[in-house]
Amino acid sequence: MEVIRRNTEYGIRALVHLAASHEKMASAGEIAESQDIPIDFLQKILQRLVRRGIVKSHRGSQGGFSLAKDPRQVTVLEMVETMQGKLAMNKCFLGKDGCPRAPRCPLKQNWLSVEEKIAEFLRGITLQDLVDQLRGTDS
Amino acid sequence: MEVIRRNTEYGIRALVHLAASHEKMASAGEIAESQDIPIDFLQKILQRLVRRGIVKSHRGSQGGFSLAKDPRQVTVLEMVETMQGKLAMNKCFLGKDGCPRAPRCPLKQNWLSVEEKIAEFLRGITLQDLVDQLRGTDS
DNA sequence: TCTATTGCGACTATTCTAGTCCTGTTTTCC
DNA sequence: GGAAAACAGGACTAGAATAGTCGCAATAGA
Repeated sequence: MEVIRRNTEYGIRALVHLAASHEKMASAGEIAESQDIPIDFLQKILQRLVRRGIVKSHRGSQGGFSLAKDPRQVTVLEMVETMQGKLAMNKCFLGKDGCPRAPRCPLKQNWLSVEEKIAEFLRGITLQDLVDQLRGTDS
Repeated sequence: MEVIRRNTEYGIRALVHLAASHEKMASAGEIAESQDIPIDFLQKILQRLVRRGIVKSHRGSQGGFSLAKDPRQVTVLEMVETMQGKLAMNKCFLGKDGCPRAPRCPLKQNWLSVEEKIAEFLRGITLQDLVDQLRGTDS
């Protein structure tokens, strides 16, 4: 069973690419090639990141994408939630009324705790951390 | 995005049912009715639990299922892994060789840490705990 | 104006999940 | 022995979700 989806993986890769090429603009084509991502798919991914305000886009010839925020201010949690929405352990909490068994469900509280732990951990990692980690393996 | 699948949810419900009706045998039909689970689907779920050794089955008329282990020895982690396999944050670790980018992936270690945290937490909750929690809401 | 590039919605393909069905085997009871 | 009540297990199907593609409009620079 997998928690992180493909588009999230791609999205993070793209962000790392942008953060690493500090300030310079990169076109979707460039990112796609360097990060091994189908270009059309990447377009959609970048669009989400733009709407979320993590990335800036520039249309037209010589256009492309660049980071809209300081990479130290972008957390992995934010990236994940941008790409695949809030991650829930179980459906209990989703939908309007959730599970009708909720009041007697012995699991709900436990699932909630896990969700919080995950979120807390992912909130602690920033885009800058990822870039640094990558640089570290270069030497 | 959802982490816990339907069959896992059902499987745990079935186990709680069995643990609560201490020692007595219950047929798939009984469990299905009381727990609101499609019976044919439940059959397959119980089979997995049997193969894993968490549940004992008894064929023939008057047959049914009963717990094979002390509910204090069965953890939620075990139930989850029985139903949906080891839960991985990302594909990186699955498949034989995993992701070719692994050696330079700034995320792999982080995903691993999250996986461990989740596993540790779920390992700390037993079937007995769930039953107790359920009993608590009765009063 | 021509070209490179993003924006966006519609569409398709593939995979995964949930659920069903059918046939066989075992056991109990009459 | 035979019928009935159960589990065993594999094949199959429907539907949802994910991944990926395509086409066209809008924009900006040369």
